[in-house]
Amino acid sequence: MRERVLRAASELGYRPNLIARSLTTRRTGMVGVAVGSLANHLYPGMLQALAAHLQAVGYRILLFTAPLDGNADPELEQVMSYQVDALVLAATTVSSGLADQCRAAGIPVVLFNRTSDTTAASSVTGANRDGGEEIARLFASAGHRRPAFIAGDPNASTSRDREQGFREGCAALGMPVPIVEVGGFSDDGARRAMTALLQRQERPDAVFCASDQMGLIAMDVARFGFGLKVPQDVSVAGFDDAPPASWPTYGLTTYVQPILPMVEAAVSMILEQLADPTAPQRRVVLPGRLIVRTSCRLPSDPESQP
Amino acid sequence: MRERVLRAASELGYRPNLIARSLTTRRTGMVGVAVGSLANHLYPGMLQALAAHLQAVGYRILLFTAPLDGNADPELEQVMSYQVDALVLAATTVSSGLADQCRAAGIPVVLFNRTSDTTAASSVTGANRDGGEEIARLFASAGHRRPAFIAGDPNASTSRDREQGFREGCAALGMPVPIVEVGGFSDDGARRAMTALLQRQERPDAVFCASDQMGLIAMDVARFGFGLKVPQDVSVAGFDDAPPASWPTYGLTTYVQPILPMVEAAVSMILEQLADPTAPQRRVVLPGRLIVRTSCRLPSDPESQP
DNA sequence: TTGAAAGCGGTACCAC
DNA sequence: GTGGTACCGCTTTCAA
Repeated sequence: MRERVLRAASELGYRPNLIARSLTTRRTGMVGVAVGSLANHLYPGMLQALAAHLQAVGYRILLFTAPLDGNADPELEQVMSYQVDALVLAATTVSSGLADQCRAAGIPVVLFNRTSDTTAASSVTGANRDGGEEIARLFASAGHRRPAFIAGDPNASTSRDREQGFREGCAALGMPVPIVEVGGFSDDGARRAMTALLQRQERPDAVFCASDQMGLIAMDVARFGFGLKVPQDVSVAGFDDAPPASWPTYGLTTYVQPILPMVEAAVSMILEQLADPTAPQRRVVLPGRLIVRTSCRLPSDPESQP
Repeated sequence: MRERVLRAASELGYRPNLIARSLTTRRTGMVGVAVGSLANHLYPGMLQALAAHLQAVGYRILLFTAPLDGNADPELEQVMSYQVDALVLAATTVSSGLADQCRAAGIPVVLFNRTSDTTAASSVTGANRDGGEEIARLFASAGHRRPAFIAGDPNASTSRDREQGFREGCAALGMPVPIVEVGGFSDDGARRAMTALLQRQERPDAVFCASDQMGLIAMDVARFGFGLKVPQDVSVAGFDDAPPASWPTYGLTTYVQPILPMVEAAVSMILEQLADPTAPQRRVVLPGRLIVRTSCRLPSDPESQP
């Protein structure tokens, strides 16, 4: 009998309606993912990995792209109305106040590549502070004396943490306080910032950019806008290890964000929260590592021995 | 009374359950989107635009990333079980047989950046054939005599159409039949293909790559692997106008895929099908245009006057 | 205007 | 095993 039903079902091309099922099981199997600009080279890879991992454990992604300007919250409330089982916030423009609402609604939230003060959400980030410090160390060891920093969005925890690590590193190693320009994680912003930096009387000799995206642009500005050689005339470092950083034309020295471990951590945190809603929120910081390529002067280079 | 209810609702933080609503309205407001590798620089932009446009008309994206290897269909059936209102297929690895199933289930399907023989699905593509032809024309006008083509996935209609246009263009303009290597739209594949091309006795003097992604890699191989100058030693052209193509280090000449119009067309086709399920399937081919940058020799260059 | 009831497509639990 | 029923949260229709 059971078989007969099964047979008939497949003959008729019957597909159980997962939506209807979710009504009684209270599990939709959907995870809302909010992502800012996919133009940042970091996010496509993150999204791909997240989708793959989530699919592997039976979840699907309800995607939501935050508008670059202004408030993303209303749209995000829509996503909540879809009864997603969890929420991954990888966009900086989403207010963290929303995390509290989710918490109240019993939806686990994990902040990806950002943190916030709220206790309502877990977060996964790379070792932003450490990375900034490592870059400072590299600059110092190569004998640089005029460090600069191109910041991302001043409101983003990622940018602030990287800057803090860099500043502290510079201070600890006897370098001057870095000159700071804001690039806002955007292409145009980065272009303007690097241009401003290179137009100064006392041109910086080493520029740390808060993202590879901006680092690549900074290199282009140095080379094509000012005819400078990288790293002979100016060292450039980035953050993320986005794919183009390793392309031979760039060879951008950078601090890796361990995307895969970050994604794995995010997924397991979601699963953990789902299994036990009373589990405490966690803040995971995953170590990266410095990848030295060719865009920065090295200690062994003759230029560094004055 | 009405007001009192409304007030109470908002005080309690009530959110209507869109999932439950969809049960009776038979509209989930979700569109399934299958995308292959986000590593191809074309897709993040496409996804972003699609998400924005779909959100604007009240739809959300249920994302599905196709595994690179093998069969994506089982996972896609899951997506169908979520009762998506429509499906956008931007991945080549999804079988077009699935489109028929959707059709049977009354779900509109639009193929994005690909076609297939099935009559069950609409499609939106760039002018692949024309683009290939334009590149041939450019090569011919610059006096090139040894054209080559780096193909993408041989099963992909996009790659085949571009190749066909290129071949026909070469033939019509009196150039030899192009040498063809398969790059498979992958980084490694492109590297191997370009390497094979440049190792030939009779080295090609102009290489057309089926995607910008591969074109950029081809340029790197030429420059860093073989120490060649682009375009003096070899011209390279791509297809898509992906963001890095316009970066000054590359200046990759390419044929634009009009992403925004393509996305708009896809969305309006979905809306059309939703409004009238009996509406005929359409195949839209959107014109692009040649963007001449610095990676190809030009007719006015001295090298082209032998 | 307000209220009650049926039904969307499933699941879960209960008798038989 | 098999069949029946209540219920998930909403919309729609029909009565009051």
